[in-house]
Amino acid sequence: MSESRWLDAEEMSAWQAFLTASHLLDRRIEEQLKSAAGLTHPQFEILAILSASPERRLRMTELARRVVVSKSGLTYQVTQLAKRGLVERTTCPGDDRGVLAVLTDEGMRHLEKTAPGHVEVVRRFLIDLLSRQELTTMASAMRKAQEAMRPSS
Amino acid sequence: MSESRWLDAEEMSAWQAFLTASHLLDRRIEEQLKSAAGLTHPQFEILAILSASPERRLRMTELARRVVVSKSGLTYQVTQLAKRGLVERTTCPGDDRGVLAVLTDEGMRHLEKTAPGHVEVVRRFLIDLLSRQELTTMASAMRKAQEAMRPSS
DNA sequence: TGGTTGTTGTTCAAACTCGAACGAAACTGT
DNA sequence: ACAGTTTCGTTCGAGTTTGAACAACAACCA
Repeated sequence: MSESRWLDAEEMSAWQAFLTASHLLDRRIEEQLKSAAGLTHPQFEILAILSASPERRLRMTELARRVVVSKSGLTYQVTQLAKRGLVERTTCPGDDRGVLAVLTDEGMRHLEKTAPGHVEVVRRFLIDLLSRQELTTMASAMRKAQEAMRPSS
Repeated sequence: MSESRWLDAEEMSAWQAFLTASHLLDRRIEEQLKSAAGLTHPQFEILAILSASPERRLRMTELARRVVVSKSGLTYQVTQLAKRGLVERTTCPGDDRGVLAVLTDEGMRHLEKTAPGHVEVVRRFLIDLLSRQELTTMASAMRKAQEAMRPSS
């Protein structure tokens, strides 16, 4: 047990701001996606990540890791997306345990239709408020945190 | 409808890092609080905010706003905390509609016992990774975002 | 080869979250 | 005073999330 160092005023304020801003932002995003595309934020992320993957497909475990969601949570969301025809499940060649989530053409169209409105929110409430210097500093900070929390990548 | 500007590589990477880092951090915090104190992150925030409020009490609506949770979500969590004796409900003097959530002595003790372990996680995976300059820049960025999303305060 | 260990994805129960709808109380303007 | 509007907190139903348990398959090593 290390001696516990408290947060000084500036650290506390920074942490508080981070926490509040990220919650508020997530609420805005959720609301926008739901009303404009009938998607939750995790669902949108699944489509976005798949669209940027080779052959628009990814193993379930890897996809869960990238979205930062539990395995069971991903199973649920992929099922929801599959019901709507935006994603399909394919068996994984070379590993009979594996399942590949594949973005369908319809999923791709839906994503392309949805993305601009989503980006607009991200811009309005975060990106466009920051100078280039602030942006790079924040990015570097976030990457350090990421690095600390997931051993590799 | 404004013409949609996409995110350039740096913006995209920054947004991606922010999103991933905040999710990972929340998972770590949730896990630590659950195992060490049997609290969810929102529950901890409720206790923390109340402890810093005059007379350790706050109106439900104001508390919900600060925790960034829906009114019904707060009702649920306060009920959970009340069952454990960490929080009490009091009628609001001067407004019969109102309800005050009050941190009990036991709630205060539980918070004090829990806080160090929580702060440790926040330090390890965020605060301590940043230089003072990075910290202030990130804080300023987050405050701008906050400002943009909630009209006042 | 055969047995142990690890990984993969799903199912399940429990918990949590949200928005809509609601009754109650406060505010408003006439 | 009083109807109309707003604010307050709760209830409710629906949807989402998680970890634990599980079955199927892979990888390893004697």
